[in-house]
Amino acid sequence: MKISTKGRYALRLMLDLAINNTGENVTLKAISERQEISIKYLEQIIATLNRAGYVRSERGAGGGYRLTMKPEEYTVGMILRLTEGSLTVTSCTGDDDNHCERYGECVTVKVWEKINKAIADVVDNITLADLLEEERAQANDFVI
Amino acid sequence: MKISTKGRYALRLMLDLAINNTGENVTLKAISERQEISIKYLEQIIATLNRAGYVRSERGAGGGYRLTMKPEEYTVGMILRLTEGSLTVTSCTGDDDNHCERYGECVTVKVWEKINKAIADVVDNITLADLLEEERAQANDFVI
DNA sequence: TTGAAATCCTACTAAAATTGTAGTATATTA
DNA sequence: TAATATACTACAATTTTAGTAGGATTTCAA
Repeated sequence: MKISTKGRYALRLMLDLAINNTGENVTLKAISERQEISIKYLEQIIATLNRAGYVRSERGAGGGYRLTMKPEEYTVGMILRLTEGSLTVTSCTGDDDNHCERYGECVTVKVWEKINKAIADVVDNITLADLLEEERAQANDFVI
Repeated sequence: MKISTKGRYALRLMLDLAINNTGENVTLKAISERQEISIKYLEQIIATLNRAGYVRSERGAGGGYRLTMKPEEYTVGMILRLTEGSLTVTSCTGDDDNHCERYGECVTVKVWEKINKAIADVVDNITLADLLEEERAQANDFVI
């Protein structure tokens, strides 16, 4: 019942890119140091984000990554679903292809569907921009 | 990001006991046949429920299990937390003992906490009695 | 043109969790 | 005493998680 490091790191990675969204490329080396996640693992995670078009990369010296869209256009749900595969709590509901053969008679499915909806309601209504704002609010607290 | 079979089967098991809550003992053999889950696996799952006092057992011939409380007194959350261990989506939030050392600065934590709350809001507000009612409504549909 | 910096790609692996099975002991009833 | 049922503990196959490792490729800059 846990979101894996892949999903959690992906969100931190994207937030890091949003924070450092200055127009310059951001290297994995820099992200790795700030986030304390190995470059090698970040490589794998950002590859997924890259293939999905969520970031764009430039190779070679001076290369790195940037967001392709504005922070408010990324929902947490987009990022987590891409890296986690799915945010549903079981594979037995109607959404899923390989749903249980008891689907339709088993009332516990209603529970899973409600949980799925509740999760979706949260993650689809938080954007990177929201987290960015939180981040800045927190930085201000620090100054005080 | 999945609820394991342990939790899902536990809920079906408890619902089965609620449906067959006639005052007689219900055997694992009967549950096993109705739910198509091996007796051996059910044994393990119900042991947890038994130790927690959610069911009571009688051994020997004529033995079996019964609910200790009324169906409306069991929430889905109670059953899932007992069998799944926790329904939180990460271990990095404040609830958890071994929370991340970045807790306090990392704003992604706010996301996990919202998800956790959303899940809790669902599972703590559905009881076995609610599922029982659904079950009966469904049985009526079948007759029509 | 060569070296450094960076991404890209694929394979591999250790550890942990999941999903059970198996065997035996114990208790109860008829 | 035989049949029925729970109780307990160990084990094991499979899958998932959480990375590491190594080399290939691209780009810039001296």
